[in-house]
Amino acid sequence: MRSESNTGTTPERGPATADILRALIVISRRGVADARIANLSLSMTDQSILGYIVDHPGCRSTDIAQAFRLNRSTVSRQLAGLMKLGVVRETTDASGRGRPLELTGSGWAAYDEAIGILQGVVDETLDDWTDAEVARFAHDLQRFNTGAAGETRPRHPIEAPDAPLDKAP
Amino acid sequence: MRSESNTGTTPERGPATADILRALIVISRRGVADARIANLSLSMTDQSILGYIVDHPGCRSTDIAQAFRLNRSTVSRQLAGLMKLGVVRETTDASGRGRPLELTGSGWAAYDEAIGILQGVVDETLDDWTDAEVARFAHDLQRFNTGAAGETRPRHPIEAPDAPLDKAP
DNA sequence: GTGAAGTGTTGCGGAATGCAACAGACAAGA
DNA sequence: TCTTGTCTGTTGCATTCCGCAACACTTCAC
Repeated sequence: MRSESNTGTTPERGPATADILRALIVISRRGVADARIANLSLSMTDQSILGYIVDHPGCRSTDIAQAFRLNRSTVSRQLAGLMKLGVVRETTDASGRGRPLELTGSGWAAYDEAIGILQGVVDETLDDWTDAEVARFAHDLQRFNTGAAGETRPRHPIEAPDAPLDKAP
Repeated sequence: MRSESNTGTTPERGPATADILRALIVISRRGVADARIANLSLSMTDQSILGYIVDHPGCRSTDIAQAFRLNRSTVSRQLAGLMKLGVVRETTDASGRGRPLELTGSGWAAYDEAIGILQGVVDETLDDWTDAEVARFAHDLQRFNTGAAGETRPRHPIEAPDAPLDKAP
């Protein structure tokens, strides 16, 4: 009994987007649990912050908070821990507001290690997919994410583009 | 361990699956934050538990814990809260081990309400997708999830099949 | 220079989670 | 039937993540 509270889309959309929502919920819940179980040196939260810095070099604490809809205090505390661990540091060129961030050498190492482990799980799941299907799925996911980025995009011009997506449709 | 259909993973696979992983991390983080912000009556955790009971009527506490890789104590506590709220109850027919669960009337109402709100966010994001693209994306996500279900499948015979997926290829 | 706005930090409390220990229920065998 | 082992659920305790509010510091605009 889904409530078909469709915005204005075609009648088809309701069930399909409901399925997408349910699937995303499962992915979220299962993903964080998987990351928790795999005994990584960094938590899922830390990992996502590192990932953001990788994608947006020179970003500041506030940018991370906006990207993940987190309170500034939360990011501040997480970053404090990461800097104490020596995986993140503030760049020297503090031109403008805030303090740009970047990964340290060990930061890259930790990031690559965690990504490698988690990617193993994903690879395993995608084992019986064709390359084309994988590429298409990756493309759709990135499209979904950039779309979901929404209005929070008042960013620095230095940063890398939000997603390198291309590949086949 | 997997069937050897594709294990060699062509050189393409690495980057693509890495993109998928990164996209999924972002989706997870952003999704839970979105759910937190939308002031739902139920938390994301509660919501996912309700969703599991919807998909697997008569399931027990342990089943939920296994599905989401959570500790039994965590699920126990969450369920205690949900039963106190009157959205979940134990079924009367306690044949066998454990105590089968089901949603109450207000449980269905709360579930539908939350799904409706969250679906609004998803619908908005998918605004400029064609129906076919949405359907394909939904299908890929469900395929990914069922594949990721993995080996944790020591299930009761009563329950509904793990996922109703079918639809278009 | 002064005021306004942006940025980061800290105190406080709440929610979610894991681990370990425990109690009750069920199943299989003597 | 009784006993023993296993499964299921619960509770105490600690930890992590998070938000809100208040604060200090910096940067910008006038």
